[in-house]
Amino acid sequence: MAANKRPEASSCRATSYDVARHAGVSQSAVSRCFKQGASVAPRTREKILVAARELNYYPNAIAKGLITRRSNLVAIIISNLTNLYYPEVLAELTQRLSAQGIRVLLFSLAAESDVDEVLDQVWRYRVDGAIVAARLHPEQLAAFADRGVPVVLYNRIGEGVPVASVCCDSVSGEHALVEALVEGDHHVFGIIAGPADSYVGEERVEAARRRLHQLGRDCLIVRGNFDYASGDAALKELMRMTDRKLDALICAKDLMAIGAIDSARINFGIHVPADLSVVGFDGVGPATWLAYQVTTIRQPVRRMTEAAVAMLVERIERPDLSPEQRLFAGELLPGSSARLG
Amino acid sequence: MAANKRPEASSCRATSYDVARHAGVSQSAVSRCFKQGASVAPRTREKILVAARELNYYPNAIAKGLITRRSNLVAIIISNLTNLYYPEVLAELTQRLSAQGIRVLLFSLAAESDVDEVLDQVWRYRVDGAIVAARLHPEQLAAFADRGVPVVLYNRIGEGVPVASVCCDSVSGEHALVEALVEGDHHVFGIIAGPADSYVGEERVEAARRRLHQLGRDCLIVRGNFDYASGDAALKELMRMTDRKLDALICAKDLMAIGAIDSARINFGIHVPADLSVVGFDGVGPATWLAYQVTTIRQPVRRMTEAAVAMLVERIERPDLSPEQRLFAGELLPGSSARLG
DNA sequence: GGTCTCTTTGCATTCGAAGTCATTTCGGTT
DNA sequence: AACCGAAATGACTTCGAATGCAAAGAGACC
Repeated sequence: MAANKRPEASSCRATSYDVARHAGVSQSAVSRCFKQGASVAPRTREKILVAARELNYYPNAIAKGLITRRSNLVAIIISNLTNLYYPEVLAELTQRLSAQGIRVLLFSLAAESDVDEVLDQVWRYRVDGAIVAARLHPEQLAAFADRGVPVVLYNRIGEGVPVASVCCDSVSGEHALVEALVEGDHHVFGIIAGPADSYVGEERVEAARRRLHQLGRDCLIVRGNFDYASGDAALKELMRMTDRKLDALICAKDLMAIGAIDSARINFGIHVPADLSVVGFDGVGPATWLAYQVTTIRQPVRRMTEAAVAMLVERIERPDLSPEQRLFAGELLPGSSARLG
Repeated sequence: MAANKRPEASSCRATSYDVARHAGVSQSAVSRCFKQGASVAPRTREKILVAARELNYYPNAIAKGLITRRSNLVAIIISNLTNLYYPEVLAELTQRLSAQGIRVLLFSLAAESDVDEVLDQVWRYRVDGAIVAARLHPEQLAAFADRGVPVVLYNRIGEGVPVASVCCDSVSGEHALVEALVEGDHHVFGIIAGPADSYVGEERVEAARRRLHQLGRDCLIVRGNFDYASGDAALKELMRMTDRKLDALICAKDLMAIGAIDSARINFGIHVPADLSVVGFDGVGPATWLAYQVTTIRQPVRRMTEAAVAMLVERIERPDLSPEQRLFAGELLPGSSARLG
């Protein structure tokens, strides 16, 4: 036996054979001992556990994954980690998955176009499932289905393809904001949208625009890219366009709302909310800072991450489960960056 | 052969045997074809690649890891992901590791005490190395050494044990801040420290306190926990303690500096920097926002993450390399939250 | 004691790719 | 045509744990 050649396993990297020999049992016994629910006599189990401790044995998850065809790995694919909102989501997801005995393989995309490269690795590592907060083409989603790898999309839906997803309801959220603003007697509306290729961004803006229209209000739309600086820049642009008559501003993300608030106050001496009401979306940390107290829709992150993990785990157990979309309503945080009705 | 029983590999989960059969070659040939530098005739390689594409074959990284004893996985262990500073670090690390063909296994700790549980998983997955931004006991560090798993600590050093590490120089950074403040003619100094169990926090505070002492200034120290709310709370406490005579405030993190600035302005009507100078540390995004422009030390994140990955990769290739500490000087961002000399 | 059931145990095989080694192929040389 | 060396190829073994199956052991009961 190859195992016999080794100098009785130095503290590092003992195998189940080493433990077996040390405890005077077979390798199968060791294996069973670490698999709960298997039948091992208490005395044997004790012997084995002692031997394992002495040899510093930890079952090789790689080998286990090979034979069981379960890697216990889940891929988390996120486009822009730097986005102020995701760290919270990522931490929650990771911890919840951990609690289920699942490890996280993290993929962060520098550019959306890197997706294919990332997927290549996802296939190679035979992950049991994936949680995706990045834009995937229908073919890419189809690839998951082909391989029988369950996916749950986070804050986006499978465009055209049915996929399990967890989202915060942009439409009802924006409607609530718009209605409150309209009741607050605002007249010149501006919207700061996100980049055109962002799913949530477009959804939010479209919802706001529609509702404004229904309520007989027009609006001007400019694009940002979700970050602070683009909020500032967008506000400047709107000021030019509206000749400073703007009195309500709807931002697709809190960070842009904050940028716009700072810009209004500091670059234009505009009082928020006295002269200009600003609302955001997400409910990120800085939105509640004293200086801003942004009126916004807070995403129920805990419930959403919980749902995402639960849906994924379910689908890993039962791959035939049909796709399901779960839509969570956000909570309107009144804040003090807007005069509401 | 077992492989023969299968219905010629449905699009999912083809193995190298399936590809071999499909291309009319041996499994070894397929393996060689995917390992670069191996000798395969151009015509054979072509045949194999075509077959692989047709069967949708992706080499099983798990199986490969088992036989090569290289998982190509690196663990990133972070204590509090929610900390506003780390997303950037995490994104950089992940992308740099990706570029080296290494996958990231992410571990996020809810509480420091979870470390042992996490390490258990780290051993099981036979990671090739680890980047750690969490507090590890000497025994825990020793466990890495025992198992021959290289570690690089990020912004902390092995207390007592020599370990490879990458840090931003707290001492020189705080000295620069203190000196600038002293030259700016400040008299009543306050320090907002981090939690007592934070390595960087204590290091920064101690450096600031020492330098102030050397320059003949005393200071009051209160503790926060690195977040915005604790900056606010700490400022209130300092105001009580100093009877509002405080005119310079050194914060162990930007986020607390921001909390303190808001609190000073909004809760006390104190002008920053006219009446009170506030400095932070890190150079996180919000520090540069128009409303704050915090005077701070910016950590050279790109260089630091680059160094961390380089050091780790080096040690994975050559496990015998001796521990090395790399200390990067931060850059003083003047900002406008403090009157400097 | 003998029989029967239920629990433990070990043997042997399996997962999928990599690598060793022996064999074959092929181009070039004389 | 014979021969040589290098390149290409395939058979076989290996990594470490899980598991089906058969054998052994432990009680239970008559």
